[in-house]
Amino acid sequence: MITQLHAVLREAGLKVTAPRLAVLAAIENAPHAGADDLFGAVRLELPGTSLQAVYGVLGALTTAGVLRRIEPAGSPARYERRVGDNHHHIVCTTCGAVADVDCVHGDAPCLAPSATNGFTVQSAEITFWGLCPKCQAAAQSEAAAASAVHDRLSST
Amino acid sequence: MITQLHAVLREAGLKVTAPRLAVLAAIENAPHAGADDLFGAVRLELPGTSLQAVYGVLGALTTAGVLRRIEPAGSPARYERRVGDNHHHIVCTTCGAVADVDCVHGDAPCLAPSATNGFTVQSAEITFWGLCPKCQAAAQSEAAAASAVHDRLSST
DNA sequence: CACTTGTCTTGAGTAATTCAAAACACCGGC
DNA sequence: GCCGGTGTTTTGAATTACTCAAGACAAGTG
Repeated sequence: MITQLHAVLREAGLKVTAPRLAVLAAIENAPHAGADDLFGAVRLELPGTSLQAVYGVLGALTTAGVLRRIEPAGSPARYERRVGDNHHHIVCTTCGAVADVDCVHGDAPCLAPSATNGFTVQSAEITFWGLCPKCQAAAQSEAAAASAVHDRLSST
Repeated sequence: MITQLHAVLREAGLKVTAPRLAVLAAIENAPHAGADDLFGAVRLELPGTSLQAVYGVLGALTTAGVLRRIEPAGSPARYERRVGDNHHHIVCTTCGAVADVDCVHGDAPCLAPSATNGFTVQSAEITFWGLCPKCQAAAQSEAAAASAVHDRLSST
């Protein structure tokens, strides 16, 4: 597997270094991870690595097209290996968790807005906002607790 | 017109204050402006206003549903008055300019992704990326200049 | 194996935003 | 029209995510 990651880097025309392999390995285990998360993961294997190195690696891999950088509102930047296909993201409004979503329409329709105010459209990006399964459960049990309190209060 | 803005605030259940009126007035003149731009505009009319007051006003108005906050990747947060309708944005990849775009599909289709990984979808947000008219022109004249240089070099 | 080029470490700096506490102002009631 | 409570604004500081720069170091070419 290390050899595979090695190949990924070479094919992108990049030098193969330990921090780069570590970042790639970390991202396999944690898709949509942020720089800080990856830094934590990389440190476990390569304790000497600096945060700036991680930023450098992420920048280089993103420029080379190996990684895609996504930046949901209110959340630090996240990175993913899936590049070159048309997929979008759903972000949890409560905890910020991210999951992949394939576009319902394939890709064409969303790339053709009606009026562009003179802009040339290069790409379209869709972000869905909602609740992840975990936060749905948390919201439900919280609602249950609240209504229990309400019952108690209104019965006095 | 000041009375109109006044009414906007009262109807949202908010106290009417000079900074709030000034921010609302500024946003009428500059839709999609960021906190810093608005701070600059507000200062012209209300020199004593602090940047934190502007952040406070923007936060309060956003929570009250009077403003919408948009946060394109790589750009500070921007605010707009158009709320409650289904429209999206196109952002210039070069200068960050933002324009409104009405969704081709109305609103329904983009709200129904095929597989949501267990997430509950609350809303969908589409960001188009492209070049604004100004940057298209700049890119063209730069390309022309580059090819002129190329001509000169290749003719030697 | 040496050399070149690009990468990583170390250290500092920046932009956008948030937090906290005290002074102040809006506005409903008197 | 004035007063008081509540919410807003000011002042000042802190935080987060990220970028910049310079020198030490390592990957890969020949």
